[in-house]
Amino acid sequence: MMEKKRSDCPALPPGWKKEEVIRKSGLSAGKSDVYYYSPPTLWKRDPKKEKTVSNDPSGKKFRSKPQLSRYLGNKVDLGCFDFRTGKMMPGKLQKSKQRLRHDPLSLAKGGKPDLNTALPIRQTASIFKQPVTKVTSHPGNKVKADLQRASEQPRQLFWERRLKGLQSSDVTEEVLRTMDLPIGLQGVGPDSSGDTLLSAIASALHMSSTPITGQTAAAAEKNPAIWLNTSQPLCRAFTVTDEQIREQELKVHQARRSLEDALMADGLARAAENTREQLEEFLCSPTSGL
DNA sequence: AGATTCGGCGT
DNA sequence: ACGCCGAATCT
Repeated sequence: MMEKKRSDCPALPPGWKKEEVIRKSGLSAGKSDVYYYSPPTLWKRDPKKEKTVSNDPSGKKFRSKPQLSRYLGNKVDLGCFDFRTGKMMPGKLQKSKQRLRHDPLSLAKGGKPDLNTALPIRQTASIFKQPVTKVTSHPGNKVKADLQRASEQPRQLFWERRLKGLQSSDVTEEVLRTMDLPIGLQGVGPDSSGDTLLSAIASALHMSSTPITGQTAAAAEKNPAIWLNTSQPLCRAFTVTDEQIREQELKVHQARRSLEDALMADGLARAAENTREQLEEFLCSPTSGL
């Protein structure tokens, strides 16, 4: 092992380490690569014995900002984080090319939506470098003892609009498929177009650990800017019937069946390929007597 | 297999 | 010029 000088990185949550490795040879000798390592997870069995468990993502290595950003999700706004130096650089806003200016609709066809951007985080530069908890104890006040991490950062209202035009596609940019939502799911606020609504709900399901109910406050209909529940997607409150659940179960079963079939077929194909190669190998070998 | 390292594409 | 990530190489 090379002397690894992993240093703490104050701009990231506690436990994250930064490492810089100088390239020793080749055309790029002298240049360096920067890596980050996620904090080890401590699992407590007995409060007195802490143990590091091996099969968790502890100490995972990160080699680019997008990769780091994907992992941290909305936990940390990396908007002004400089990967190379490991510091927050105020005044380094998103460098999206003055899009939206000319043709807001071009988003849907030509330009791809920002995949760099973690979804529900504010895009504006925060006046705070990091989430801050101000601890002032007054008699009778309860102060959160746990300075862990402000679990919820401010969210941009209507951030879902940035999901407009997001579609799944394969490597050749072919759009793979679109999905239809049940009528009965309706958007709230500006831009209630269907695809945005779908993206918003999918994101909500993906990112939230609490139930997705949609906007339950009736007032949100009239004045979303005030009454919006920012922890719910821009969607009217909806109900899911038992019938719909059964339909969905059926779909999942069918999907699992076809996946099973595909895997089976693939396995057979591989097996056949292997035996064919072995046969050829044998036929060409001196021991075959041919 | 996983970690390390450099090349080289895209911007 | 540099960020990012594929893949050759090393252990």
